Amino acid sequence: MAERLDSRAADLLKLLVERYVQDGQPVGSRTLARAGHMNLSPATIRNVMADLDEAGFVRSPHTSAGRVPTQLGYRYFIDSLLTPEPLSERDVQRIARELLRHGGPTCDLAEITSALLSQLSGMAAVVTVPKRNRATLRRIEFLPLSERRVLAILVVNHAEVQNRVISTAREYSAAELERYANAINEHFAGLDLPTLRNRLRADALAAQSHVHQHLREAAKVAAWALGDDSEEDYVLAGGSNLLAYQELTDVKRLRELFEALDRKREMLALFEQCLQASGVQIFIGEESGYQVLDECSVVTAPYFIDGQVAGVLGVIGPTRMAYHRIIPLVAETALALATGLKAGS
Amino acid sequence: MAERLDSRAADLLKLLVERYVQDGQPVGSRTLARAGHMNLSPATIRNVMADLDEAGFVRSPHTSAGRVPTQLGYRYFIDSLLTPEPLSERDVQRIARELLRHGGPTCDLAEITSALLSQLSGMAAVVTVPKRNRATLRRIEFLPLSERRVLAILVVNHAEVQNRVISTAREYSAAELERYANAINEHFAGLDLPTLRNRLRADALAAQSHVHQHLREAAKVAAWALGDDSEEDYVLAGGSNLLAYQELTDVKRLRELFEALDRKREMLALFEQCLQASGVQIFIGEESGYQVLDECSVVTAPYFIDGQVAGVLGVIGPTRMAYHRIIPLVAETALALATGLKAGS
DNA sequence: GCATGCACTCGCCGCCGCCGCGCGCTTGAC
DNA sequence: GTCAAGCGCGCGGCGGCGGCGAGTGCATGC
Repeated sequence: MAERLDSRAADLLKLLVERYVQDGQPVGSRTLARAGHMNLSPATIRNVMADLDEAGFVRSPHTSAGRVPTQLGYRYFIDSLLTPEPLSERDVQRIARELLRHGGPTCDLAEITSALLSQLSGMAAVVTVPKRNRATLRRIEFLPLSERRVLAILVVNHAEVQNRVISTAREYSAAELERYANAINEHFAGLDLPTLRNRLRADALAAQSHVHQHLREAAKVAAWALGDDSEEDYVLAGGSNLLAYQELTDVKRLRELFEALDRKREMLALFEQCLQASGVQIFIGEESGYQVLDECSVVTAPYFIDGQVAGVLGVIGPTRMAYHRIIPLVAETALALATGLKAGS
Repeated sequence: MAERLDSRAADLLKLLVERYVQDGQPVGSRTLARAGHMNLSPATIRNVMADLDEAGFVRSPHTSAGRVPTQLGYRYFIDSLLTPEPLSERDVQRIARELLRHGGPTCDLAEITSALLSQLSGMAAVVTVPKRNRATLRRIEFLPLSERRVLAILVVNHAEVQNRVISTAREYSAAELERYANAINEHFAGLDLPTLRNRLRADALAAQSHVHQHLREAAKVAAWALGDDSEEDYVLAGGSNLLAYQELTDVKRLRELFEALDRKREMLALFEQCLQASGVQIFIGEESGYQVLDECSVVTAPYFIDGQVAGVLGVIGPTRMAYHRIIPLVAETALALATGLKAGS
């Protein structure tokens, strides 16, 4: 199937995909003959199309309709034929501006990014928020609530605040909690959460002497606060954009898609695959392995903090999307987000 | 128009609405004759229907189709005829359980509530998150970021954490910021934000003497941190549920609806009206005043914290919804949310 | 006041024939 | 061998037609 196309067939396939992406209607030989500057007659083009059809790159929806790219056709187009269209200066600047303006917590930034991405792409956009496991502690704070409940506030990474209510085994006073927080801040600030957890466990065992009593207690409280919740999450924006595409008109399927996006679990598995990729990755239709994404493509790119992969962003749209615009858009946004995160520190 | 219906007409209207809500198809005189236990012939019922038609409570989509309730019909039904169906014990317990399990911050609780509400109703659900203006400060904390940027962490109400990055006029050291935070925590904890803002302003003017210098500085920083951002917000869940109703099949209109829900601004204006209401409030179709909600109804109820109205929750669905189930559901959830918020303290 | 019977009006659905597009095939030129 | 021209054909889309069933309005009778 990884068949190599001769240059004329490739040119025509490229033309066909571009045309189909633009109009959304099966492309006939006449149209290609006129659109291409290669001075071929429709008849000749029909011959080429027959070859492409046989090879699985295009198909006609029915006898005597034009041709439409198949999944394989899109794949070949993207891998070998696509000429990306650089983002307009306006868009580049807009991305930079929006992402730099807010130095806020990562969660907000993810929302802003996905909103921006969905606007610029005209499709649905997704930004995963980084796993907590990859975060480094900057500061911790405890506040007593009612009896055996304590509010823990964590500042991680640069300016990201997380908080959670923990249930403790016994009651702690405000002063006591403050002491523990201070102890942790003093000893452990700058560590990333997993190693922090390990260190706390180790220290709690070692610190048997009486003077270190409070360190042991601190470790106990912190253990609750830092408890492993490595569940990743993502932010979706512009889902309503998908309603505008006539190829996604089947309300039933659309509903399934939205529900899958709401459930998040399965989708996260897909995005996690993209963490490995070094750059833009594209799933065309069923390539993603998810039924609900049948007629959709997903274009993703990982983004980085301090050279470390932090999360994934991407857009979801109909298979017939303007890849030549979308791919640079996603790539650029991933880049800008990384610098936005850095600037927010 | 506030015409009083005689008891037979009322009974028939009630029957018709119930039937139509159930099946979604125009209800004919035969159906009503068989469904009602009043032993009337279809012809008699036709006469009554003609009256109801004339009075504007029902209409036929076309000659020789059954009748369908109008907006006015729904209104009369809800105001005077409806027999609410108490929630099942299971549902009541489920609501209580889900809302009490999480003692987390309000923002999370709003998400949980809306998810729950959308699940139980099978429609879209909305929960506004309380205005910051109504919050009382529990604790404040400052962390220096890069040069003239400071991360402010506010704990308000019971266990709710807010944070924002502020840009300051000059650079502050960590120690300095800590002093200010302490000063504020000491003097002003327990105040609600608006009065806190006023007090800070007054004190800053009064404290001219040198000893109070740091209080003045503290006020300055805090002013940035507490800056008025009274923009209310809400959480939407279960939007995809709306795709399941055949009366909301027009993709174009659906898109407009989703976009309006995304924009939030207009919708918030609607919800703010509901803050005044003492209990469940219902907007049928155009009653809301919003084009996009043409074929939808909105059922809302305010919820309270410590006896003070805090926000609004509600569901959005097709005009043809099972009001007798939805109204108690919304009422109950509002109640449960209030106690959930209290328990989370 | 209510029931019976009848004519009438629509919307829904399947049927049919027309139209036009775009293909495959054949043939012929270079 | 490569390509263009011409021809017949197959098929989806569209609009008009007619039968059907549901449910109404009206006249009439108890």
